[in-house]
Amino acid sequence: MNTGKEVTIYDIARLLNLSSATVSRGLKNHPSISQKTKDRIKEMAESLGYRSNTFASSLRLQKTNTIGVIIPRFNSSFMSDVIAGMEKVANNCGYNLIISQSLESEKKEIVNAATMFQSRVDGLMVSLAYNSENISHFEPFMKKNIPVIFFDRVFSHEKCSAVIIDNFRAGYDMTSHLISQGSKNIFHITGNLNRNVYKERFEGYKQALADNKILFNPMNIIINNLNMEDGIEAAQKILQLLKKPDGIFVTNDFCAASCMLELKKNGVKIPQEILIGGFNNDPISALVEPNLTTIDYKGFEMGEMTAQTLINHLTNTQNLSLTQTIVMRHELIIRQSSIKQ
Amino acid sequence: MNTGKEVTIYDIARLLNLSSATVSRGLKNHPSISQKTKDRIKEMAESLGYRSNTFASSLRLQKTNTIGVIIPRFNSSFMSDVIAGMEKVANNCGYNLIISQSLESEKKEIVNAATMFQSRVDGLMVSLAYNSENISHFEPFMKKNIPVIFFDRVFSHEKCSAVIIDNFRAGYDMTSHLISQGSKNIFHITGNLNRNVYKERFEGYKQALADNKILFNPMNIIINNLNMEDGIEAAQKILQLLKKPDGIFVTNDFCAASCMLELKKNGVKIPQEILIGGFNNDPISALVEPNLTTIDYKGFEMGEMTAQTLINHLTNTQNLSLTQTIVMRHELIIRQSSIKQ
DNA sequence: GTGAAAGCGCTAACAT
DNA sequence: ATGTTAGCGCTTTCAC
Repeated sequence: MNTGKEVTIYDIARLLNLSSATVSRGLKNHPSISQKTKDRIKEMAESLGYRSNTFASSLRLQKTNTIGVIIPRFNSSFMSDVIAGMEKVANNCGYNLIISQSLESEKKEIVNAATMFQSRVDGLMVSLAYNSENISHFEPFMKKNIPVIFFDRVFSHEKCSAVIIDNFRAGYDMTSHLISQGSKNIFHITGNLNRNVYKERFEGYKQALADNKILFNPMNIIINNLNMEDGIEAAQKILQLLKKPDGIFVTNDFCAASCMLELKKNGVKIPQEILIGGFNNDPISALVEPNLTTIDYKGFEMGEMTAQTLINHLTNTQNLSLTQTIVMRHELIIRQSSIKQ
Repeated sequence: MNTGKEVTIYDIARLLNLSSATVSRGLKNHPSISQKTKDRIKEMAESLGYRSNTFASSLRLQKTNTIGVIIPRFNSSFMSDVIAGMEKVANNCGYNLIISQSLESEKKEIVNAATMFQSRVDGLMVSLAYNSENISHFEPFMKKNIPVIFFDRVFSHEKCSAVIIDNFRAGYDMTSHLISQGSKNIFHITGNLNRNVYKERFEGYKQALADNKILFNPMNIIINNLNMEDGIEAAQKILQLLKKPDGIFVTNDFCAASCMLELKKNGVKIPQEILIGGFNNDPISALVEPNLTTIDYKGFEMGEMTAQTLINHLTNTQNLSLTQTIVMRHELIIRQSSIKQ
């Protein structure tokens, strides 16, 4: 291997007195090439440090073997797991991933989508930004029949599959649990209700209240961005109330943790006075005190499932089933923050 | 825009009675094309839903405008920031990023590097996996004069630039701080000493001890993977000691937090009995109790700096300066975990 | 079992 | 200011 020009199949062909066609076939294990020739070709390729030119190949084949991924942020162990699961499946199937983060901004998401489109990905996997109002930026893909699949933060669309958990059920589970531990006046701190995940957890929350004959109080809902600062702010709001809640269901562990901490700082005893539940089973939930009750779901498996579904769609041309919703399991993890003393 | 064939510059050329060359130039704002023609070309391109074929372009130009990034994991806010900084600079300069995570495994890092090489990235930015023993997997890049730049977890190499913080100084700062607060018997929990970051922080720790006439005790060093479980394990080790430390410097906030929690669970008062310092200023450091003293450094800026340095190298052909080490600022953030009561 | 040749879409050197 | 043309490296149809 030297610093100079790239080695091409022509170089290999010339050195072996073969045609480029034969070399191309040989490298791809084409059945009509004799084993002996294949061996010679591969050996020569190896010794010259040949690497296939994917651009030429993509150009020729009109196919990139690349899948795009757009996620809100690279900053949670959940997302790290999701991506790891996707990478595993993609690599097994001969696909590469192009990953970008929207930083929770619809504007950036639109730019990212355009870049992916421009990069001619064969398919796209998306978890939506916090404030994305619609998904018209994915229309170009759909128009060209480039499959788009959503996961976790999804958007219902007739042409898109989705991989999710049962957020309604998860919200219901958490709320029921808090009620079972004695909470009667439960606050719900959550995100933009346009996002399926928050909307459905909210519905689950309401249903659990109803099923336990607790009147839903709209004043008990706090909508914010679920950041750490938002948790602190929410706590301050709660501290100023005459009638404080006896339970809080926050749809994000980080926000739950910061909220809990701020309440504690101001003398509120957790869980004696207020029970708290979070969401996501982020490592932080096991590090704050008291340990945070939360909802766990498996990022790695969600990533695998999403990638596998997309790739199946890509390879099975017959499979034209447009919409398909896959629901993965979640689990309520009960820790000290929600156990009535 | 329709579902059918892709629009090419030939389509545009035909419809406008121009040559493909003119269209190509027009789309690239070549100076020798009249403004009027450019406008017509761009308008037509727009209305046809034209998208440039990057493969054809890369094939022709022998340049991909793509930069590879290999990081240990996508799971910290630090890494999320680093990538965001890189993306910002890269996009401004017309480059795309291909990002992959080694999951802290040298084996996966080697595979990732091979994929990047195969993808013909124009350059590579790397933060090494926990256990990477050498960097021979990046040799192919260097042989082809594809610049490789390391950041944070770096490897000294004559042909590679690096963007880091002064880890020696940071380790020194933290240790001195603990000493200034009264610690005399300080444990150091850290990672693989082959990694520059851990090695140098360790050296800084030792130097601070020396400067304060404290004898270095090799028994005070615990080497592990700096995971949450490792923090717990380290705490258990410490709990069994007859002579417990009065200070602990952990080179990772997560590990520090879990270690602290485990100590507290077993009745150790923090910071009254043991002072603790972490590293990275992860959000968790502000959520655990007591809040964790730590070292802050700016991921976003490190990402910007790394990308900018690489791109400068890529564009300024004259700039052959091979090795260049850029040191970014860090800051000691003092919180309750290390303040003597 | 192997080869010849065309073409994927773009760019740039060289014309005009 | 615009056009002609060759070629980047690969794949595949058609021929032998």
